[in-house]
Amino acid sequence: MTAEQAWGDERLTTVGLLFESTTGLGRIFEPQLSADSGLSHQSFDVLVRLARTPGYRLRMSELASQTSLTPSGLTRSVDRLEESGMVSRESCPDDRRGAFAVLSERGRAVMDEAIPLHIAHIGEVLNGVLTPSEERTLSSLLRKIRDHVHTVEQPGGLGD
Amino acid sequence: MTAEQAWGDERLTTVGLLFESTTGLGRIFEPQLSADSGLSHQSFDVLVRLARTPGYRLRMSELASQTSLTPSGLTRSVDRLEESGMVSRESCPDDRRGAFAVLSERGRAVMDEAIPLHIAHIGEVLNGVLTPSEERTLSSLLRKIRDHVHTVEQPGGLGD
DNA sequence: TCCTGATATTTGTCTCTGCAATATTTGTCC
DNA sequence: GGACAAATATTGCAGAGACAAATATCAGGA
Repeated sequence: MTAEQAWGDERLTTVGLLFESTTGLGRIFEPQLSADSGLSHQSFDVLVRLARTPGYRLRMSELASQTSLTPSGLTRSVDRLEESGMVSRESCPDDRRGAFAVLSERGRAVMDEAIPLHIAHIGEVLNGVLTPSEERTLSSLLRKIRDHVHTVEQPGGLGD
Repeated sequence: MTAEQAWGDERLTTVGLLFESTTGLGRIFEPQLSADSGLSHQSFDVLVRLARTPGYRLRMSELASQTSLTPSGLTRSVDRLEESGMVSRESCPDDRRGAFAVLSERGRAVMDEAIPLHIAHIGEVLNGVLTPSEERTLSSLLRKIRDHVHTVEQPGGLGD
């Protein structure tokens, strides 16, 4: 019992570290991102997904699940991006319920500049903290957690 | 240049995984925490810090920095906890500007029940995802990031 | 075809949080 | 001692996001 308690406590701490690291990094990245490109971290995330998708367009629902936003959250987010001219909505020909969010010319230009700047800033912040090997390890561990979390959240998985 | 780009891109992905994992876990923990103990993840975090501190009391500013909340955010959070009777404020005798947040009897009782339940839930969610060894590795890597982030945010460190 | 249930998105409303400004107290320098 | 800068906590205000309800459309069966 005591051993189990300690084990669980370690896990609680690990989860705590995850949250602390993330919010801490967010607080560091946000101001720089805003200064460099006038984007919030959240907007940047939405725009990156679009920038990386062939055709620069994604269904609202797809974008929502990729960005860890609820559908309503994404609607507001795209509203703001549309207002600032970086994204436009296009109706989906196959399904008239659906809508695409499309990265505009301007949005692409902004991201072409913003992505390298953000990557450079991440480099400044993270350089020397972990070795390249450690970074790969971290990435691999986090990927496992992320994938597991997604299967828990969306029981759409086939078997498990 | 191309190699550096790819390297930076890997980092961008790693940071992305960090955010995805964290928000995903948050979305899983929050409802269970709320059902078990009526607490938000944020409140739980505040209360855990108090529960783990000898004397069950912490200065507002200390609590703020521990919980990744701004001072104003913490003020509101403690307001809510005070309203629900789990925390009370006590004035600091040494420094009349300061205030302690103190875990009440009721708050302690709630946490005595909530902490094991939350740990159990973390176990359910995380079991089988990482090996014990991987979990220790993850914890150690995250701790490095967390510590580094704190030194960047608060340049109060002595040497570095 | 018409009805029913499911899906995609948006809107109303509420809570949480951060930033900037404020009040109070402390400490220091002259 | 008095003034001025720094520190602690709180408040006004505004933005962002979640949940639930509403709207529009789709898909399948009677």
